[in-house]
Amino acid sequence: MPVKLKQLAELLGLSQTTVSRALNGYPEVNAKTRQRVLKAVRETGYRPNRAAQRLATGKAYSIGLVMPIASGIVSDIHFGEFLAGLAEEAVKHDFHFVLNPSAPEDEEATFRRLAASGNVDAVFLAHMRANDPRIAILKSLSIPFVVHGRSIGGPKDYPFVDIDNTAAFYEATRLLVQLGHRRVALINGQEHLAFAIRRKKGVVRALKEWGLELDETLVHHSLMTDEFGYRSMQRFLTQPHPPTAVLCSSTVLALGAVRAINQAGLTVGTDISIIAHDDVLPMLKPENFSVPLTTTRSSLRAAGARIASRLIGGILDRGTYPEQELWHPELIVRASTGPAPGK
Amino acid sequence: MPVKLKQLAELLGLSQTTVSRALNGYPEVNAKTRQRVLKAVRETGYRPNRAAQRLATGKAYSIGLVMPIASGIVSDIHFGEFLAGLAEEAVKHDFHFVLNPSAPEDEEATFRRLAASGNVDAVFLAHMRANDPRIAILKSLSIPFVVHGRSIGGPKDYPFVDIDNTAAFYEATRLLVQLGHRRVALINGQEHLAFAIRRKKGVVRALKEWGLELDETLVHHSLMTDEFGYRSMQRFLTQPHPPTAVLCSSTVLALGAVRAINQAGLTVGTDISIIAHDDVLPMLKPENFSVPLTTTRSSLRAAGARIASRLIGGILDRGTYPEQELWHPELIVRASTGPAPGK
DNA sequence: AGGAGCATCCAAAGCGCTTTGGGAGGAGGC
DNA sequence: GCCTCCTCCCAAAGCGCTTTGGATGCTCCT
Repeated sequence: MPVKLKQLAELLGLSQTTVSRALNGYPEVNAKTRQRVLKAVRETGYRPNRAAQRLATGKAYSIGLVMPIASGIVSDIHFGEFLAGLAEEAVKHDFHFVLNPSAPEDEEATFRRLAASGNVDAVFLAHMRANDPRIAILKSLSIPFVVHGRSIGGPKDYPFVDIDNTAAFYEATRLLVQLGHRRVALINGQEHLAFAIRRKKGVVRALKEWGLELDETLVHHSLMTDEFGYRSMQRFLTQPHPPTAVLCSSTVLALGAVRAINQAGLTVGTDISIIAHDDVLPMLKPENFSVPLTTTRSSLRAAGARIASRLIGGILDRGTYPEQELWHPELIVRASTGPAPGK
Repeated sequence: MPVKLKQLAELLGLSQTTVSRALNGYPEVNAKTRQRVLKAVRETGYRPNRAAQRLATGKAYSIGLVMPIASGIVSDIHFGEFLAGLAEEAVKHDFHFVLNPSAPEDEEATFRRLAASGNVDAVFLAHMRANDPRIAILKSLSIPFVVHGRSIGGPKDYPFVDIDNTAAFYEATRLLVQLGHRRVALINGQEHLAFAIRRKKGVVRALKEWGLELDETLVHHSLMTDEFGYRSMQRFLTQPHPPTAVLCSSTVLALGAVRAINQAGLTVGTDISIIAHDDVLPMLKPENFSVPLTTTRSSLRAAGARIASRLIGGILDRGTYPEQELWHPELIVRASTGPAPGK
């Protein structure tokens, strides 16, 4: 039987009120008393009973997750990695999850149910699309939320954590152009997703600054799997004017792309340069590629942890976080980028 | 404000006790009264407050999940699919999850923390290995659990849901042998995992019945990704005596294998036969392969739902379930299997 | 000296359920 | 007719926390 507040209070010769206040950081308790309480907590291993806290405070101490079950999203490697970060942080604070598998068309209803159920204090939202309607829905439900990513268009005043996709791909492209590449290809995520739109924008912008244009035949949108990376690259290479450089929206795509390149008898980094976005998947390290991969790097797991931390912080009203965070991926140059052939 | 038990009782002119008992299926309440109560519940939309139930019953109404973060497991497509099934069922019963990301070497400690925390009523266990020590640990912690899969060796009396991997691959192999194949290859999951061991055993057994042996150079163990399927197949095909048929432990592996086959200028189903195990991933349907794939089929999502259902049923002590379930995958013949060339 | 004002603590009332320990009333046995 | 035994229901006591609404001294000011 774990020790409870009452016993702790008796042990200390204090009232439950005071002990509770000491633990929850209320000001009306003497500093010395608070120290005594904290010491006793350490010694007895006291942990407040979450069920009781839930009942007393009306908080659920859990966060809601709409888990997309559309083909190939759940299953997406990237989702698992993000979830790991989210969960890692949540478990530290003894928060629960309510996982709601849902097809994209049911998401709105799912959010409503979730909000109405009172089972969660906050929800998290991802896979943003352009003009994503879900933001307005969540606002109207007045349940706290944090978005992973950003919509394009629509309301701007909502909390998010995102990476600067435009800048990342702008910088990557700039590097390629500086190296003399003129025909660069893009193997991107699905067309309707905001991050993909932004990455493409970054590429276009960089090329434009050099008076170049992005050839639409050199742009593919797909799920981010090995297989699609391979196919896209293969099609690029059989074009009359194949690219001398390619940007991939994930190292997973790059894996397939590299295979296609090798298979065509070309060498990565000399015949063709490649830059991928690295989500820091433990499974797929860019430095372990046969030719180490130049990448724009930003940890997906860290983003998950950060979002959890913000959601939880908001619920416990501890600390204040910036509403909107835009992380800047680092461009890390390895051997997969080199001067354009013939330059 | 949602309606609460007290109001419901007043409305009905009953005591809270009686209403509560009516709802929880206790015998000491008149059938007519129970009907009245249920009707009122329907009309008012009453839903018991989980936090209060938790406190009053001491149950957590949530299930624990140790989420493996080893390279390429979380990220594994198959994990997401399983989780979707688990969550789908859990959400129906208003159960929460406690997701504990954990490296394999920390799993024992994680289970201990989880059990001690009192935050979960039951846990689920997967990725079984031979002589898996985790079963004994969970038993000693005396927390209810259900295993997905089975260990090999060690204690036998624990609850599980598994598929008959040996039989599935035995039958698949038998079909190939009947079709005249003599050299069959196996692209399997990681060597230490129980399901992989069993599948191999099924293959060996079937071959043996025809006086054949499994050539160890035709067996590869790896993570079940596209990439590894491709590589394995490629290596098989460049052998002096390439196989005429290949078994894959997942359609994901088959995807890569098929690519390698095509690339070698061979045709699936005529030059080389292929059978894969189909977990029914929505993303990857065997009938959509360029040559529809013969498979052994068993839905991973259904297994997840079933395990959730058993865990939850056990917690609410509703109904009794068989302790051990061994599902038999169906062998579904499509176009990827044909007679051995030259027969 | 007499309050005002602050710092520090406490008793007790919930939060919304489950469960214990009866109690009333009717049926059945002698 | 009386007692026992069910059947069906209830009042009230928790479950372990948070929070409201004071109390109790003390300091400080005028």
